Amino acid sequence: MLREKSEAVDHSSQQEETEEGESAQAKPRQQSKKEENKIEGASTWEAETTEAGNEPSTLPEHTLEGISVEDIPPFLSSVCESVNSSAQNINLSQAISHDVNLHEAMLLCPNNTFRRDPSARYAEAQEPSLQLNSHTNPEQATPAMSLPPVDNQMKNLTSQDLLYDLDSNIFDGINLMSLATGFSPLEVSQLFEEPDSGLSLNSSYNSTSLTNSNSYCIYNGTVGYNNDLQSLCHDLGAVGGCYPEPHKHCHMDHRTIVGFHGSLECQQVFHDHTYHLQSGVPEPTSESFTWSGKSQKISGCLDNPDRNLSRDEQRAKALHIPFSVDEIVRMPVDSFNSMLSRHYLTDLQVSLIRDIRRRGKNKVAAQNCRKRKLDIILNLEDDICNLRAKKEALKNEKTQRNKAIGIMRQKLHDLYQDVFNRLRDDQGRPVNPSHYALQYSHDGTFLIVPKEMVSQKGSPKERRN
DNA sequence: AGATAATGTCATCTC
DNA sequence: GAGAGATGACATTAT
Repeated sequence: MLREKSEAVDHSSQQEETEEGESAQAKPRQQSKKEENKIEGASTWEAETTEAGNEPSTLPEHTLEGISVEDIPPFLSSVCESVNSSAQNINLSQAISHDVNLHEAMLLCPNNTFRRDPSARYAEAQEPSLQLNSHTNPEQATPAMSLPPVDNQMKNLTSQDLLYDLDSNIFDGINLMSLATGFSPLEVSQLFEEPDSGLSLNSSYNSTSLTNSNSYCIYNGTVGYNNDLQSLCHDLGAVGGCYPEPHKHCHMDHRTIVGFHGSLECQQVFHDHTYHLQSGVPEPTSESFTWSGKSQKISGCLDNPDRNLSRDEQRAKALHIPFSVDEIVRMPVDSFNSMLSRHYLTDLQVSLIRDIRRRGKNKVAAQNCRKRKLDIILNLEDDICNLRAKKEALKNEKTQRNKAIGIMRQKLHDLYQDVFNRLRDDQGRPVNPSHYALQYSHDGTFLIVPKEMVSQKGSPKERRN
């Protein structure tokens, strides 16, 4: 994993170099800094390891008690080499814990983003979209008039579901309102881009919540409080053909039909209207109506319907924008443009609508972005934990190897002493180990060589050079 | 009342 | 070139 990580970083930086030649040239400082980090990391690690251990790296290359490794008996040499080579195989320089900053991690490890439970992450990332797109996914259309039970199925409903399922009563209401406002039912239904909205003249408007006085209703896509249906129509005849958006009422009506047959007061409405509010204004989000301890907000809402509106909703209302903020944001660009072209709108209105759309899109994007960033941070924290554990394991391994080297060194020393204790010169006197050294040749013979000669010949390393 | 988290918005960049 | 998405930075609001 450690290796993977550093390789990933290296690979990414290589990619930067190859794919972004210009930017690579433009960012020499950044790259050199990365390399500095690597080098720094390596030196730090090595310094740490040598500090902690008994200088193992110097043992194989230099003489032990006056005997070089190449000079010791083959069986000991092989033991020492095995200890040494295994220590080298650890490749401690690869175990450097890079100082990876978050920005680099986000840039260099894009795949990391979804490393932590990708499915959940995907679901998370889609969460805002789910809220907002709950009306727009055409793939989930269900047969007309099939009203799913509630809640769970409701979440899967799309706008077309809702429309298909819509009781024709609602569109009857639209017809009535359209007649009253001068808008044709066709225009209204076009807003949904429904080829056949299933309009029925037999429907009755009062089957919906709109007929309930003192109930929450949706105005310009927001949750508001209306004392009467009349309040919905107070802007008739405004510029842009503004009237209280029958189609939005349809949304609400349908939801009411599907999930809220009973009392409508303070019920959760399945719109995501979490737009910013002016200071001190409670948000009319669904949470506002469901979370405990938020009843004050509800009562606040009851007092002042307009205060429930987000800024954009208030602006939209002020300019008599004939669409809901929700729609403006969620609508595909083609529908959006055709919608704009179908309605006579002032420049100010068009400008506001585009602003509303931009802000709405960006709000969702910001939410997704923050979730991704959070994921990256969590993944990096995981990496830190794993690397720390790995570092600890390597430390322990190193300690064990140092102990083994110490034991070998002691054995070699004892053997050396034993050999010299048995050696006698021509006069039968013991050979002084401080003046002589044992030197083995490749054919298995050994010589007792004065140490001056050994030093003249130089250490094996020097001889190689 | 101040600290911190959460959220919205804008500017800018990239695709 | 327009639009959408991503993201840093900042402001505002909530806790």
